[in-house]
Amino acid sequence: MPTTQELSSDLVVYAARLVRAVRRANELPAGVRVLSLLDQYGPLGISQLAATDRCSQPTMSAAVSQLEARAWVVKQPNPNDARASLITLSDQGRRELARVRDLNGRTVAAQFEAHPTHTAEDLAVAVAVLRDVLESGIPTTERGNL
Amino acid sequence: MPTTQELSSDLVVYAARLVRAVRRANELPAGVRVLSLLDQYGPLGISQLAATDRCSQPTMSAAVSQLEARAWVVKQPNPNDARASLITLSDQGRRELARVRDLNGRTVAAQFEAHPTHTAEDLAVAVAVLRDVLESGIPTTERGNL
DNA sequence: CAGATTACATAGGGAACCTATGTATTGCGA
DNA sequence: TCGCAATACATAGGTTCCCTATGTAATCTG
Repeated sequence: MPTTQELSSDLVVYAARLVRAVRRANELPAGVRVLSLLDQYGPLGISQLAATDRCSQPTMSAAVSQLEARAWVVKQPNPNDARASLITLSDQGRRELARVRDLNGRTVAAQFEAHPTHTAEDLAVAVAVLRDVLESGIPTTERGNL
Repeated sequence: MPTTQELSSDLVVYAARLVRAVRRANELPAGVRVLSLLDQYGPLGISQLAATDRCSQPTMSAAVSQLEARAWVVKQPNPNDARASLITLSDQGRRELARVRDLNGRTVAAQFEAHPTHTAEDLAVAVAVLRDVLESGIPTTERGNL
């Protein structure tokens, strides 16, 4: 039985491989994952989105611009704070999110179901593990540019 | 209970987030994952490495060059085929792999253990799910440039 | 032995992110 | 209330990762 540490390291390696494989298969802009954040949390500002997605603020600014150009999100000034924005998922964005989920879901689910050794609960466990590891908050750098 | 397809899509989103978070935390060259491949399978050629890692052959060529420059791998001509190479993990590479595993393992394992709801078996299940989904072979593109 | 295949290298470019820094607004203490 | 720190975001510039297209040399095949 491998140690927790070995397993954790493998988790990262496999995660990287999965991301690359799926991106290559489906050719989607990276920013689409922002759509799922907006779907989950409702309208948010740029910085909040960046923190939640664990990327830098400029990266999120660029991602949002892309999404806005495709009309998948709407960017409005925050009425309570003239510095801030409020990013909202549009109806088109919601449809796109459904499409992407279908696409990603198909590619992965197809492979997953080819493995009868794994149950749907196993998949749910895997997702929960990833989610919880992330939500605890992995430190970024010592500068802490959350 | 979410569907398999929804779970699959989430798996990809979380995987991407994990990779970014860990890379940012540890600042490692992407090529280090090749070390774990060599550790697992023994000496391999460039193309075999690329196929196993699900990246393109030029990408793997570059990664191997990086690793060779750091003396983490040795690149020798394949005695059975003058076209091919044999990439071997060096002792330094083995030490580096241990270091990286420790690093990745610490960052992830620390967060993981903060969640008493998950057992070590859960983590093992997550790793197995990722591995098996990958090893079945997600199609890359219709050109099939494996 | 000529043509197809295979293994790898090189060239060129695009996408995703990052740090550093600038600007405008807000909040706060003297 | 005034000046300064903090906050929210934009912009500039650059790095890393990864890909396609293509060239070269070696191997296989009819």
